[in-house]
Amino acid sequence: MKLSTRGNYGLRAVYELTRHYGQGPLTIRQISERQNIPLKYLEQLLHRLKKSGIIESVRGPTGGYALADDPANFSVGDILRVLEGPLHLSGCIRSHDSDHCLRHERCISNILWSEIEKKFAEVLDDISLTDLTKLDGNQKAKLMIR
Amino acid sequence: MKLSTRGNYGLRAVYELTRHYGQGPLTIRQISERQNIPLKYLEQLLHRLKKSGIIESVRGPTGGYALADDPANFSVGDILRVLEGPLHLSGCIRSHDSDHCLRHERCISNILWSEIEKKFAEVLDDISLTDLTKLDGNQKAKLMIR
DNA sequence: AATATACCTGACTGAAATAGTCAAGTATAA
DNA sequence: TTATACTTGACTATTTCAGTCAGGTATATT
Repeated sequence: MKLSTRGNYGLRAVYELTRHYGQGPLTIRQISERQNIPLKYLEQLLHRLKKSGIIESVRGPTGGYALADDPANFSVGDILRVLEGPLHLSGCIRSHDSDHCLRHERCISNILWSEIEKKFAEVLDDISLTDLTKLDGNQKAKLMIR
Repeated sequence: MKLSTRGNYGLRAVYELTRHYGQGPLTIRQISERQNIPLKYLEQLLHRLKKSGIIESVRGPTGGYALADDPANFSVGDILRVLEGPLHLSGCIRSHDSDHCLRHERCISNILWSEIEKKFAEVLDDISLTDLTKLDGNQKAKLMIR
């Protein structure tokens, strides 16, 4: 059970955009260098984030990427859903609405996983991008007491 | 971001053992048939669960597998940690103690992920195997109000 | 003692996802 | 015009997953 690098990289990229919010766009190269992310790989991630409306791009020289809205309005969950797909942990192996599922009261999967997914989503959606900038140094207390 | 079938299958297997707790061992075949899990694949999962002390085996005819302790003493997290590896979502891509990490105050990964992992673990460890047997029918309320 | 039934072990494999790379575009501010 | 940016799609090596296969060892029953 682990996240791919996409979520990790993407979150770090968005973190840079959050720090730079309101100060114009950052280029892919700048983000790549500051967070040590392979440039061409980062392109893919930023494209997906743009398509989903989390970031905007400005073309041409002096262009780059910027958050599409205030950092406080985006959560860690928003970013991960875009890059990692839905937070769907696991479900019934068989198709959800099959007769087998309905007849078989022993199949515990659906109820259990949907409950767990719900709680996981709560955790991730409770952390905003603004919160990330408060993780530096000793200020991480804010996140911990929740 | 998704769990493998191992966690799903394994949890369903343990669920059968929980229902049968105190009534002697269940054979691999019985578990396999009741939860529709490939028999030889199930063997692997049960072996890992045994090695980690969650279940016990009895050899010979009339033998099989049984929980090693009261179901209330095991959590969903215990099972998943064995079958899915540690709930380690992601960390710094680079080695944890490298100079790079220490010098680079922009690296947000470690603090963030460790906090999220901690909360995920709380969710999973808060659900005991006994709770699973209460998921049937309308009795799922117990899990939901937590 | 034989044997059927169980557990135990390791090697193997097809399919899919990851983690990137490579090449060639299109748009636009200077 | 052109340098710099974003955009798109195809490609690939590696790893993990999900499951199979073949055989081995232990033991309660007969």
